Amino acid sequence: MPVSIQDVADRANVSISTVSRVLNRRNIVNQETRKRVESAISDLGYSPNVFARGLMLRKSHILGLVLPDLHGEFYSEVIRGANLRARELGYNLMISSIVAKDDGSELMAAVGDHGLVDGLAVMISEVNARTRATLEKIKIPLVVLDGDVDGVKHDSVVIDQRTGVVALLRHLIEDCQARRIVFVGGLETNIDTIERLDAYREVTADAGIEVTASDVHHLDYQYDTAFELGVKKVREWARRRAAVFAANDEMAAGIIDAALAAGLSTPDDLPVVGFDDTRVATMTRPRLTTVRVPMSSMGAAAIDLLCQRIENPKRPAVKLSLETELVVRESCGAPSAITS
Amino acid sequence: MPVSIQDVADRANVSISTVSRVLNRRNIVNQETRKRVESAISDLGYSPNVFARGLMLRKSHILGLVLPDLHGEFYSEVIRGANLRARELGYNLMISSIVAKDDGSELMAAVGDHGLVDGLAVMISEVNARTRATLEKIKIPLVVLDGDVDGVKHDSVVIDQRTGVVALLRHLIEDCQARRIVFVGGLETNIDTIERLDAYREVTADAGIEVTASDVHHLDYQYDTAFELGVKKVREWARRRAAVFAANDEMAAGIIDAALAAGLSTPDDLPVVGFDDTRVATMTRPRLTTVRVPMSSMGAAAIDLLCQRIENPKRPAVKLSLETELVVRESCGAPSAITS
DNA sequence: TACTCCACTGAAAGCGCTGTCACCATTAAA
DNA sequence: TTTAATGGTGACAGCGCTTTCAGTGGAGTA
Repeated sequence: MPVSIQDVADRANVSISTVSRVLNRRNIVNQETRKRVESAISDLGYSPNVFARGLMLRKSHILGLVLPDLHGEFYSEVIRGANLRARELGYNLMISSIVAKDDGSELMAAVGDHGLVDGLAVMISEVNARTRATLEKIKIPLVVLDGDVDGVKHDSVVIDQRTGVVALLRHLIEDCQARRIVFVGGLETNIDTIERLDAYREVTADAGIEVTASDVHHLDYQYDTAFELGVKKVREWARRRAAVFAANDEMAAGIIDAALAAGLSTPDDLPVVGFDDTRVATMTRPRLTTVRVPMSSMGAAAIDLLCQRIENPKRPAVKLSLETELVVRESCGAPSAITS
Repeated sequence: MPVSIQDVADRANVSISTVSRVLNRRNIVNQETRKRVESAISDLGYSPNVFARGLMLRKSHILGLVLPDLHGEFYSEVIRGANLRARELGYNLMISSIVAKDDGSELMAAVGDHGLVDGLAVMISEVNARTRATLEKIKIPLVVLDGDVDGVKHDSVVIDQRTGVVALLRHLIEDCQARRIVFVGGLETNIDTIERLDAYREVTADAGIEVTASDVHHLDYQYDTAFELGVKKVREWARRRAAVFAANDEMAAGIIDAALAAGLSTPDDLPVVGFDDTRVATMTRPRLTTVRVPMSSMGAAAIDLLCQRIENPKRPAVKLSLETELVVRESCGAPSAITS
């Protein structure tokens, strides 16, 4: 059933070598011969066998993308960006998900098909010794997304969260007169939470804002848990004239709703800001002041880096940092909120 | 660098045939020999070359998933479901996106890599002659998602939207006393819109509710356009004591906000219901009464069907219909809204 | 003893492709 | 006229694997 290069060769009265040459646009093939071969190809609807080709060239034109879970807008946007760019560059995309708190075994399994993919983009939300060890075993072009794993030489795409947090909190402090800021983050081991918390501590310290242990909360990035926390805390926070910096929009939404449930209003009684600028950021009332994270660009950048390395394996490792953007809406209580 | 079957054979002092037999668990290999081979394999960290294997077996263990665009929760959930199930069944997933209103050329391109994938799950939101023709050309196991393409013999996974719409509108009519229902859908050519509109006409007819041409609107499934339409129409709708059935949650949210902007409230002045039960359904105030669509199950089911057909190509085509579920919240104005 | 049978193993033939090499006309250069 | 260069082509050796077929040696049977 499948038509092979031999069939094409027979129909065009040439050898398979010539067909191969036409296919690969190399060496010189006579105009007429090429025409004959080309029409034979289209007549037969021939397309080269991927495996035979891969066997010879040791290239599959498949890129792997490994993500922790596949929930939510963040991941789907990364996939979208990666997919589009991969297509542009003539690659296919293979997706695998691993659980967020992976001990390395899932990562290993997902990565198992070395030799199938020409390169691998891996996003790890928690870096530990196991994942590190697994990454080191990977011998094909590798890009680490949203996390720089020390001790492993590889390309990486990170988001410049620090700048985003700084802009966001400065806005809260300078434009919204916040004198106290509560931090609501994800798990303490989460890579994004760590970065955002660091930046938070830095900005507050700079501004002379006191941060006590009870000002820092570690949840799980979900609306519900943030809501629960909020139910217990919003009155106290409001009393202390604090603003809330949630490390993602979902949690910010949970806090806003908890405040509302407690009879408080945002931003008057309790300013709240989020992070990521996902769909929920414009669904809350008031809408969220947040930081836009270039999610799909991240996917695209990863693919770019991967392809560059495939073409030039010797190139020194690159760390690409993507800009974020402060998006001011109403939840922060800024006097002149910019509509966006 | 890459270790081949020959290396393993050398190290275990056997022929490559024996190694292959150990690998494929077939024929009988002596216990001791097998042990030797197995330890050679793990010593060398050998794993068979995917291409050589594919070349022989004509199987890649890769499944393709082609989706229209990759925006939004719907698609990411489908991917998630498909990915998980594929993993369970020992397959890899390759993703491609095509534009929603594809003329068939993108689909063809996405599908071009026949021979790479063992099977293909395709979701088409608009069926036309071109896409139909393209689908007919596909000679590998094929599952069509969310749309039955007549004239093409294939497996399909559909959502029983009709039942969902019936339950939703009956609820609106019987429990919420709606005497008039406005339909806001996607493009007229959109496959989901067509089904939902059909069911809408049926239910309204059954209930003796009059539907004029101006009661049916075709937008694009986006919040913004629904909001714009709402701005122009909500007063009129409210005056006529109509309820709004939006064909997805995003548009329902847009209408609710338009009503609010016009000084009207949902559900008192204008009941609104949505469809899909995505994240936004619980972000609106009031929260949306809507129909839950099993998005990730859809992806999983597609993979199931694909694998079944790969195992048994002769099996007659199957059409799998997935159940939806009415989710009653507050936007419909039901007297006793069930919290969900 | 001679034969068959059986458990096990190796040699070798491809799978469909790419790439090297040799070859054959021509034509240009010596 | 001989030699070399050049455009164009085919033969063929793999790539790493699976699978068929043909042993091989020892146990069982006549």
